[in-house]
Amino acid sequence: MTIAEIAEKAGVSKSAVSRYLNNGYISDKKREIIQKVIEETGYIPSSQAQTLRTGKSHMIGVIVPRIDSDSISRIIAGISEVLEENKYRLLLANTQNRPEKELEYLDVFKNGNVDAVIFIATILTNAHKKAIKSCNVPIVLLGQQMNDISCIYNDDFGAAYELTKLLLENGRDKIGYIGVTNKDKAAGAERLAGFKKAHNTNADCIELSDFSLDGGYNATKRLLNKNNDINGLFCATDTIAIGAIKFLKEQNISVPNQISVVSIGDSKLSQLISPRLTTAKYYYADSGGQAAKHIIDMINKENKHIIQTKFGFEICVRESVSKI
Amino acid sequence: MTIAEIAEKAGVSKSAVSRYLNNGYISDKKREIIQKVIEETGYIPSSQAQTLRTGKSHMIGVIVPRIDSDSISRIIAGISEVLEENKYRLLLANTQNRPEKELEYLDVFKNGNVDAVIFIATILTNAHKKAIKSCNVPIVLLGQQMNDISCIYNDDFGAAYELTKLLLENGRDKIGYIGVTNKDKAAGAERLAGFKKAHNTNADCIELSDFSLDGGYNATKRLLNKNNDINGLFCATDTIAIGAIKFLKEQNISVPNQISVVSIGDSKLSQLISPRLTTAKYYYADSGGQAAKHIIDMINKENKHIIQTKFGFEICVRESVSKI
DNA sequence: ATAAAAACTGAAATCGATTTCATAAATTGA
DNA sequence: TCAATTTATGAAATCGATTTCAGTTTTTAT
Repeated sequence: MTIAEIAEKAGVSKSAVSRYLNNGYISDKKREIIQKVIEETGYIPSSQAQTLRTGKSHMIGVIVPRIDSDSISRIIAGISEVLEENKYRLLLANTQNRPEKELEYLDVFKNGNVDAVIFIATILTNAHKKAIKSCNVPIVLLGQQMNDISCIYNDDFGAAYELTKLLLENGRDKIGYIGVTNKDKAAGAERLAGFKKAHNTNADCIELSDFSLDGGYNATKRLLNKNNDINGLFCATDTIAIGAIKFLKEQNISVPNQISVVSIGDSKLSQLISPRLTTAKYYYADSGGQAAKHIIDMINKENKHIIQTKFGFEICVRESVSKI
Repeated sequence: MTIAEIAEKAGVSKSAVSRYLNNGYISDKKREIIQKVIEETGYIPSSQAQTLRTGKSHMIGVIVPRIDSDSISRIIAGISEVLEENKYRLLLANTQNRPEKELEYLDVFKNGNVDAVIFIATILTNAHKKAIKSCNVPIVLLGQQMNDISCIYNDDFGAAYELTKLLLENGRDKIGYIGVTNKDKAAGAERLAGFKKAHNTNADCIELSDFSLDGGYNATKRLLNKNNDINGLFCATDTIAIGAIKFLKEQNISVPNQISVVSIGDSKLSQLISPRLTTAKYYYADSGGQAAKHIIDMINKENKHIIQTKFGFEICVRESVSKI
């Protein structure tokens, strides 16, 4: 079904049908007959033709490092809800943590396949920053802070600081840290800085891990090899903490008594493992929703002013921490 | 940048540039100069114009009941990987479990916005079946079986049967069942049927729940109220089982000794809670990948023959089950 | 050497919508 | 009443690509 066929059936011109669809001038007589024909035929305008003509695709490109992650899928749920409400579609680009794929999608998207881009970022290389800045559709960065670009991110520094203070208040004065690469500014550098501000530790209390459970497990093993007198442990993510606890349990080290553990994320898992994790809760779905709202504002109102929104957190005190 | 500008800069016709892009006849001389101009300008063809002209959008619509779910996000990861390899894009439609949204998206998609549809289905009403059958782009159903349509689904009956037999072999002869609505043929009816084939139980050993942890918790409470002598418990999903175990723990009922628990799903959580769950492992990512491959075959080869693929499962025996 | 086949080219039509433009009909105002 | 608005209309241009078509040049085969 094309607009021409509808026009033909209704005995009017294509322009009239188009006006009917877009609230232009149209007489009641024609409005009625066009409406009837469209109902009968179930006609839906070709969105590609509309896009070509109007330059608006009503699609938002969403670039994610991976989809099968608790936090990211919650962010996407938040994004998708707001987009749905506003009749936008979600074009999902899953990069499987490959930076070159991120650059590739940025390039594809900036060239006008989508009306705007939401980029859930992890590691921002110079190439990334360049690509982001040269993006000629609205873009918002989610989960990382960057200057001169709209960003929505979490208070990683503050969360790490507060969690570390909580450990200290519980008498934990020798605290180990298992973190991720500083290249990831949010989950790496910021969290480490927050930790260090609260607790002056020496380098051999710090271990690096990837984002996996096994990574947390192995890093904990290395940490305790170097350093067997810690009584507190800060993990940059819940998953790392769960790996850490797995190792500690195997070594018959009691959590929270011998070593209290905190982490960031408030994943579903954090409340289900034993002991339940003391974590900082982030507002994943909300931050996704906020990003979507902002990007739609940017599209609609030509409201290109840059926002920098730092989301807060909530410390959830559970059984993985105890007083010494 | 448009093809006309490239043609102008290169001193050739639009047709020549198009032929260069689509491996048509083109002399080496022109090929070189066009290549140079395209490299310099970073030109990327407008995909909406291509779509309009060729009728191929290279987009696959994926309809999901929700995105922030362990199993579904793994399915999507599998889909996305295969689509990515084949240069297809993923247009995500998240229906938040609202059937009317599923119908709406089916209607939008069938009308030619995408080249094909992958539908992760839960409850198939008659309206759904009608919409699916009248879909005039290739469609594959994921997670549910339906006649006359390509489907990829799991052996829910077999998995439930084997898990129940496992309970029986461990001396569990009074087994409760916590399931979901029969309207969900796969997770509801099929699993219950598999259970019943292995174990002849009476109606008051069966409770219904939704898919949530709290649902499992409450259903277990109701079940034990009616029926306090069960020694085995079958839960239709891991999440339900985790809720059930939460309740049992609170009542100081030992799992697995007093009541052994099995469930279906092999979620990440199932290995992390204590006791670790005995579950049937499904091949989520693989089934997603398979669906994507099949749908691409259908598009490319006009290979519209219907497939019905039933994926197997693997029973993972863990500590939530013990001999009586 | 010459006919036949293959390689190459650009102008113009096309995909399905929106929008501009020129113009006509209906309404308003003094 | 008649000029000035307002409302209504369809033909044609447009968005940016691909494809057909008609024709030219080059290569191949005999």
